[in-house]
Amino acid sequence: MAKIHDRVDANSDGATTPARSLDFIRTIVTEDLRTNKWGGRVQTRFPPEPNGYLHIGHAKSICLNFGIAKQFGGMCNLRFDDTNPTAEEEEYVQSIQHDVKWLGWDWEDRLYFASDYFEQMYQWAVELIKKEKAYVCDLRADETSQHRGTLTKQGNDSPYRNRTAAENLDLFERMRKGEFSDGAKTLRAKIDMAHANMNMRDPVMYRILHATHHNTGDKWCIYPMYDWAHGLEDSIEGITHSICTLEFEDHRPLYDWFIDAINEGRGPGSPQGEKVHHPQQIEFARLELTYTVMSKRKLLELVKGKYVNGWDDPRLPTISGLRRRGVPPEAIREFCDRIGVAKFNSTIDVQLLEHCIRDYLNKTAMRVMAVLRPLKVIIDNYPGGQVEELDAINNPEDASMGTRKVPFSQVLYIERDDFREDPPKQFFRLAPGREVRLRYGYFITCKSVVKDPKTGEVTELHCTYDPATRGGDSPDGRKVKATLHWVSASHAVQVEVRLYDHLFSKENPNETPDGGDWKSNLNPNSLDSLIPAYIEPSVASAAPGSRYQFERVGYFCVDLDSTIGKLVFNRIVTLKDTWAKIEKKQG
RNA sequence: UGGCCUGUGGUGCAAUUGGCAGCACGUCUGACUCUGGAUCAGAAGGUUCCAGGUUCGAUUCCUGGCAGGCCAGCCA
Repeated sequence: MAKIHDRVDANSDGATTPARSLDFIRTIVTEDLRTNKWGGRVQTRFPPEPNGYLHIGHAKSICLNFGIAKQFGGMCNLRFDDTNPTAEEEEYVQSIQHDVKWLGWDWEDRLYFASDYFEQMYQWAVELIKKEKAYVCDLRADETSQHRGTLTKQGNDSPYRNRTAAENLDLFERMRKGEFSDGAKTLRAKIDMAHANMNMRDPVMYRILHATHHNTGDKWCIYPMYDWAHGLEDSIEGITHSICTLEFEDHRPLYDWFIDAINEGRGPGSPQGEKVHHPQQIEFARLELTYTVMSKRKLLELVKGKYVNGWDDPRLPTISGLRRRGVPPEAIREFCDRIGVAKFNSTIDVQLLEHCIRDYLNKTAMRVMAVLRPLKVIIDNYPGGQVEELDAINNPEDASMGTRKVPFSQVLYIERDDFREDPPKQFFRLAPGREVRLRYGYFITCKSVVKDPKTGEVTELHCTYDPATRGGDSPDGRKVKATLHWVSASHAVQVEVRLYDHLFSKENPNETPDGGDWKSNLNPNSLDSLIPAYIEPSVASAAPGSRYQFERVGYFCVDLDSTIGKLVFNRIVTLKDTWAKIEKKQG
């Protein structure tokens, strides 16, 4: 038996990447295929509850489920696990579908809702009652909790545990009809109140909720609990591998118990019918990332508390936030591929995500020159009214992206950071008396510095250029240590640039001085808006969503807030900055 | 005096099922360069949680510890 060493990646280029060993889930799938456990089928599902926006942690699960299906010739369903009408909304149903699609996955015609299975689930519940495996309990929520016991003390049986099947059938039917108020009764599985696994202490299967459901409206007033519903949903859809996160590990015995309970008495020739499909639940560790939070509750708090500007705030790890920031879906998929799948609770360094983003954008993003913090440069010996159109390469990694023209004239802007009146060691850029190259332009030498007499701030530089260096090459072969980006002052387009940094200033935002709130770790400088910044005219009519590399600065994306004549750019990620590192070390 | 799961360089994952512990990100050197980008070459970094045991040989198997995660919703 040959172990599978090659796998096909979901990369857009369709290339087969070299062997990466199989993670433990793919190992299980491979083995199941080998033993023909499921008749050659691989059927997975992504089962979100529509009660919030998806985040990059969900992307891990999405890529896992859809990725495995794709890799092994199976299928993956999108299924909304909508069993709690009090938390769920249509808005989330829409956003989730949008996000999964945007990430590049396709559920084809397999869009399902748990709520579409409610009638079947009800019928199975009736069967369990008949088998005396479920009963209607009149205990209130707090009483149920009292009876449950604790982690170290066993629970006590409900006084309603021994009702007859006939009585339970009647009561359950009346629960459905709406004869009882919210919380008055539940349907519970009759398992073992002394079980060491709390989940097995007669878990609630149905609760009464007189609430309008986004999908079924007012048809139901009893709703199935997760444990009862989830395995049945999987069973109905013929799921082979039901992949979920670690916290469901000790729900697995219950997952199995419910399906086994339905199957008891079923089989070939049985009046009850054939056995129902019994999928295998497999649990993996959810994704955590440094410098951010991933819990739905905390994300919701940040949005509702206006700590950020909505679910798609580019600082959020939500899919919509990443999308708005400009992160390409291909980079997210690559990231999910690289982080692996295991059962250990770990936190991935956000730098890996950033690496994946740079890696993709380096190959695909058009290069452009933009000056974020402008400093005026006047080329004293350049003819006043002259304008030259200089050739610039759109992407040195991809010649097919061609070239463009960039206007050059006497008055330019360069980056403030690219000039130092008193340059420190290893600072290669412009300084008084020093010569540097303007990218695709000319060599220039700084001749004098003009300052604001009051503040001492440098307001403009006077330079000279060497006409022989047009295009950036020196015929005499002399070298310069730096190449600066620039824009022509009279041609540049004024834009807004939003610089984003980590949302939190601590690697682990949950780490607080005792009693402290996690929100005290919010980074006060996570958003810096630069107005005006100047960009070369070639991008004047760029459409929202377009991504560029601003040479020597970083990758940027045209924001949704942009209007005609007023472009807004989001910084997706910086370029690696060696000088910043040196400077930091120098203090 | 509960149950289940997990411990491998800084971080995240591997190790052909018992054979000299590898890869990626990060870090540090150097080369090259019209982006201090990209690329290339190289380096540092491990008591594989600990202690016993089995074995010629243990990250892998056994026993016992220790540490961390999850579980007491009519949430998922």
